[in-house]
Amino acid sequence: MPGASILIWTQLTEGLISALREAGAWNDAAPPRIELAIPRERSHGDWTTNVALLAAKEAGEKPRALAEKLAAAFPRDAALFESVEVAGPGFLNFRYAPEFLDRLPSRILSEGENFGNSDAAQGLAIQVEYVSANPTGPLNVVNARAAAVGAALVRLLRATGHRAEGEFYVNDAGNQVDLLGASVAARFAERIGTERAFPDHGYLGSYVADLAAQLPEVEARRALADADGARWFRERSLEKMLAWQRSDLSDYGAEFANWVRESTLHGAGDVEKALASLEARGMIYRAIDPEIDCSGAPRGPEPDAPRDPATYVRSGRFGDDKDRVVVKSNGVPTYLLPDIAYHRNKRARGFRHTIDLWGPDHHGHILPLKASLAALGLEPDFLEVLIVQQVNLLAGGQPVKMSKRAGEFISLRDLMNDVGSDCAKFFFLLRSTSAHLDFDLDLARSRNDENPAYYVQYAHARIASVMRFAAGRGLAPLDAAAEAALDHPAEAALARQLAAFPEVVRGAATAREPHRIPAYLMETAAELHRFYHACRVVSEDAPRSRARLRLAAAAAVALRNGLSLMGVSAPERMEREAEVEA
RNA sequence: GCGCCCGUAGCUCAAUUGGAUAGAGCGUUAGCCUCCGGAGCUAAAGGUUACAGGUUCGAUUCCUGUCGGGCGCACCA
Repeated sequence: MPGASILIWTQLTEGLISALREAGAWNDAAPPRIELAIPRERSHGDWTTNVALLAAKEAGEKPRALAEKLAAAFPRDAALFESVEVAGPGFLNFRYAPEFLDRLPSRILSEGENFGNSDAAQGLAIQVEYVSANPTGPLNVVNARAAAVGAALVRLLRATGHRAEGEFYVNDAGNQVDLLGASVAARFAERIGTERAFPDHGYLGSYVADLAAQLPEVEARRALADADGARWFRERSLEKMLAWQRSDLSDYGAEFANWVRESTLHGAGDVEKALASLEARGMIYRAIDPEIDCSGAPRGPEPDAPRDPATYVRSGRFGDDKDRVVVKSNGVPTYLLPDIAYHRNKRARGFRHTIDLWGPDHHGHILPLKASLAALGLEPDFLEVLIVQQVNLLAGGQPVKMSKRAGEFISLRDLMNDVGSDCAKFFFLLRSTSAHLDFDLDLARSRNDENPAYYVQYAHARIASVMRFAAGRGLAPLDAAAEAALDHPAEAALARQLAAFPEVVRGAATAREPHRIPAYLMETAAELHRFYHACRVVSEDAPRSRARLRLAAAAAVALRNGLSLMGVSAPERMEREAEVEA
């Protein structure tokens, strides 16, 4: 049970349940919701709960009166809390005992890389599907954002006791890959001086020519001459594109346990099975128009010729605006059917829950897919979709012009080469996933104090430097000498900040909000710097030096673990811009 | 016409699932290095949380409406 010793949340919850029982405010049928938080206002204690406010009505008491009862009945652990106070309209505020904070650094050091972890989820199998870009071009900046967020989510979920895996879904069955193959074939023909028309809506990016240039020439010439050669170009281009994406993501630090190809679902008959399963549940019908349609979309002009009937899924019964076509009148499935089959497949592989990260242009698909999965009988909470909002790249204060159609855009690889992957990830994780992000390339490029990414790393490097200095004086943080009290306000403030880390990790994981981690780390770095300025660490007073070293080392653990959740390195040393140029 | 995301300090964004006096960074202003890394610290200025109602002990958060920005609304994926 790593980290559980400091997961005060559990202890508080259990204590409050016991106090609620004793106060007669516990109802087994409808237990009051217990919300615990770390108040931003210090004077409100180190932990706070509003449970008395929430439970008062049910218990038939005034909030403050109930709060008084709960404070009296709360099981006291003098080594953890020195006081439980009633405040305001009925808040309960808990205050750490000084000795808890004194001992905290040693406990954090012994937990090491496990500090911050908990087993709250008890091994729930959960999957995070992210990036899942079409294999028809380099990864773009939204993919880069999704990669940072998805990888961070997997780490956060693991840190909170989930069995979490990353997965990449490869859309290799659609006609876009045909188009890629045809585009590459045309570029190859161009390269060897043969005539071959470039396909309509073909991929125009320079990477297409790069792909063509890397083909084995003899085989490619043969395929070009062959009537069935399109398939060769298609397969070659697909594999090469996938290999590029794979290595880019790997270099970026985004790991995937599985790469699942849409083509394998077709090959294994999963798509037909999904359809059959829907049909067996009476969720399929054939018609010209959907039976349910409340979408409010403007009706197009009536087609001249009567259409043949298509196959619909009854998604409209499960919250969708309308029933959706799963097989077109020409017998070809729409995108929705393989998507349903894919998610059915995920569930069959034992995942109890899946989190899909989709791009901003896909939010219209959430409802149809969710409703279809409900029609299939999957648990309503099986699929959770997070939209990774768009990224606006700025340079010189102006939006960077990009043309997806012409294949001219900044890729993940460009971004890594330009600002570095640590910096890119830090910037992407700094903002909430659902909000549009302005990515200032000039700021990300800068290696000075204007760049927020370095602030946290610098705090870590600074601690490492103090450690080196102390080691030169024969001092180490793990010396088993008697623990001196932390009596300076800046020491206590830093220790309090460190105590909050497991709760921040827990909250970030449950809310699916990785941005809470960098926010916490920036606060922690600020506390560290304040402590550093207020308290000389290495002094003539050896016991005090050791206590402060322990505190600083514990702060380094929190910073390192937090950065690690983000996939960002925690350097032991950093060089300033001026030094780099010198 | 309908749906989704968003609207918070000059700029970029937070605000612990409805909590107490709305906070950071950048920018601006004024200070702090004989001393463990100044990529740092301290302080000041900056707000009717787009607007109008509603729900309640309590609203940036939830509901309704209006305005503004972005993205979607196919038998394309």
